[in-house]
Amino acid sequence: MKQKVTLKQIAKELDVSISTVSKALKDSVEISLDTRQKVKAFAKLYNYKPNNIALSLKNRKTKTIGVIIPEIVHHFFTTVIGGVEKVANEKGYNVIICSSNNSFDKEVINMEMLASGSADGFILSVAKETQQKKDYHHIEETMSQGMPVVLFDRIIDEVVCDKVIIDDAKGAQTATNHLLSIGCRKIAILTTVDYISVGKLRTNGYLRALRAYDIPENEELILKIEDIDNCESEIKDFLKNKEIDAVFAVNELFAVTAAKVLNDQGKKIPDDVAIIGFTDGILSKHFIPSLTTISQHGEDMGVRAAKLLIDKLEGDDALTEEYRTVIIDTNLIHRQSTKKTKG
Amino acid sequence: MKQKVTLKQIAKELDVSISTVSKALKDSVEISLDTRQKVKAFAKLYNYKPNNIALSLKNRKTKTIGVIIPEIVHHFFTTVIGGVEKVANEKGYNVIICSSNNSFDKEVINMEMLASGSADGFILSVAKETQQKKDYHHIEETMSQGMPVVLFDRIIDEVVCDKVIIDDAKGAQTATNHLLSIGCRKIAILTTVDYISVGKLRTNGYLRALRAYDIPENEELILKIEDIDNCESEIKDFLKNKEIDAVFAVNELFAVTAAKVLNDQGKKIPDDVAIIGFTDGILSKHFIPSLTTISQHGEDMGVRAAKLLIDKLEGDDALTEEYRTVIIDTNLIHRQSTKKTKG
DNA sequence: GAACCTTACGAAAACGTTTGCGTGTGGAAA
DNA sequence: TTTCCACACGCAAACGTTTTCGTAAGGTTC
Repeated sequence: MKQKVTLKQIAKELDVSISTVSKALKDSVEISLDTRQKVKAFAKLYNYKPNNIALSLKNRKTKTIGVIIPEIVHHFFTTVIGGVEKVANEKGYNVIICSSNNSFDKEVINMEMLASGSADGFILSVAKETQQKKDYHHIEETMSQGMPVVLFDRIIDEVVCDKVIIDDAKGAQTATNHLLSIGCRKIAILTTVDYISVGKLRTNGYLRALRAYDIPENEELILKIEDIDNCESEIKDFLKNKEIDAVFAVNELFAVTAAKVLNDQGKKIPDDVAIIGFTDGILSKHFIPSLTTISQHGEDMGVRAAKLLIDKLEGDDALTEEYRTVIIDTNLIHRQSTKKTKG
Repeated sequence: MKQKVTLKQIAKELDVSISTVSKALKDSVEISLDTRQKVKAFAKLYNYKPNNIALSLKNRKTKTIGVIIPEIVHHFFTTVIGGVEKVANEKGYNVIICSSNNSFDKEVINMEMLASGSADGFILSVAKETQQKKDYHHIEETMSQGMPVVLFDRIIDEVVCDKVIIDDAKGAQTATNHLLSIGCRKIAILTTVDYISVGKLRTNGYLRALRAYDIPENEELILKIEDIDNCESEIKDFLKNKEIDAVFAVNELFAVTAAKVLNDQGKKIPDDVAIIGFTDGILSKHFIPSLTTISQHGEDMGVRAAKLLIDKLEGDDALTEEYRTVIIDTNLIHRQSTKKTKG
């Protein structure tokens, strides 16, 4: 079993110095054509590849982007990663992905691990627990050590850095408006507990849309779901004997679960109850009926986040003190769950 | 903006040598208690963390596992990653994930990139293109340089290394058997083109089950789908006017697409046509009716793959020459799409 | 006071690169 | 013959660690 070949070995074999080999491979004019060709031929033969680790150490940068997300088995986050990868690869960066599993501790550990030499900067969507604890020391610390951080989706207002978000409130408002415009008036919302930033924002957008139509806020129509894994029973209880003509769900899972529950109740979608979800995922697309939804453009978010980060990594210091927040447009994707078959 | 603090800086500040600092932090008895405490206090204050890159260079290992998968936005693969991460983190390893996007070239590039210093070993499911081209030099090369590789799911028989698979043929046979046992006799299969290893194996399992029931192979009931992104039209054409009582689909997408098409044709599931899919993903679970399926236990696969790899990485050389193939059990998950309502 | 032992620390090499600078050789100009 | 220059190459430092070995200072023993 061969080991990886190094400059030193080539040098020894060819009876020249290490620096000569290095320069020859870089086509330096310092080295005679003869030697250059010999070295290159030899290097090719032995499949020489410079050792990234040594380069990282020397250059004090790793050309690697650390991405930390709350869940890895999650359609939206993987689309974001897809976007990040695309840009990163174009620009010669590697991507390391870690999931925090929504645990504050794991987020901190992963971040510290990557921060101690493995990555030049971070793209991060914070864990549920982190939003709840409001402890952001790991992020602040990372930034104070000179590593830029870009927050996306689940961001933190208190932390000053680049951010990529969608206008959650506006998206929710658009969704609710659409329901109102097709005649719905008793619109329930399935949302998350308030400490999840995006959940709260979407709830606000929903309320804003209602106010514009002079519809008073009705606590009875708002369900804040705590345990996402067991949302079905909560939704079932909530929808029992409830007189509604539409449901706005802040994520895909809530939307399809609501659809199932309503289905079981014998309600027809969209005729009896219209449904709009959030996030254009695989579920909404393939469900029957397919679900109208607000698209979050995950890949776009990833692209923008990666660009922001790389700009900061490669930018001159002048740029360094400037933080940008990119807001990605959402848009409504019309599908069957809100088709207004005449009333 | 502070920079990361190094041993050298601490040494200078405390007016001792670098080696003293290093030893003190490791609680070496060589160093007096006094000095040890002083150094540790200082290190803590300045939040000293050893630089991973330097350690990697010194130790000639990165404590990082490279994972390369064909698609990142894919439920099954992300569950596998979840399993890998779990084991890796337990054992103090980092995980780098790259997607090949089913491109041979990107697979090669990613592999070479990670192989040149970023990872100690690989967990890999090969790209569609790679299976088609039958060019495995990058894998062979990586292994010949001393980096172990574990193949999973889409493996390559010709490459000798550790592997983690499910018994695709057996799983398919189980599925088909189940359809047969509930009385179905005209069972269509929606599968992939033959160069995709798992597709072919599953097709074989299907045929084997039929043979056991003395049902002759019927070309008319076999659809080999080339373009997975546009499977709907292919499936629609295929199912048009076809007399069948069951569909076995080799993946989730084919299964739900078939369900939709049948639905549009006015067929009832499971009464008119039963459906079984492969891979227990989010779609099968939430579809109405929920889909009976063969579970691939993705997370398990990840766990086993990671264990195999780490064993090899940490094992003494005696073990090195031995390659294992782990076969994960599949099992049938009964759901609504095959419930036999008396017939 | 010589020989020896502890204690506590420092020097240096090594991991694999890159790169600025120094230097020996040979030939050409003076 | 001397001086100078270009050419082709090597030396050494640097990145941040760990670890082996060496050693100075001080104390103990006879």
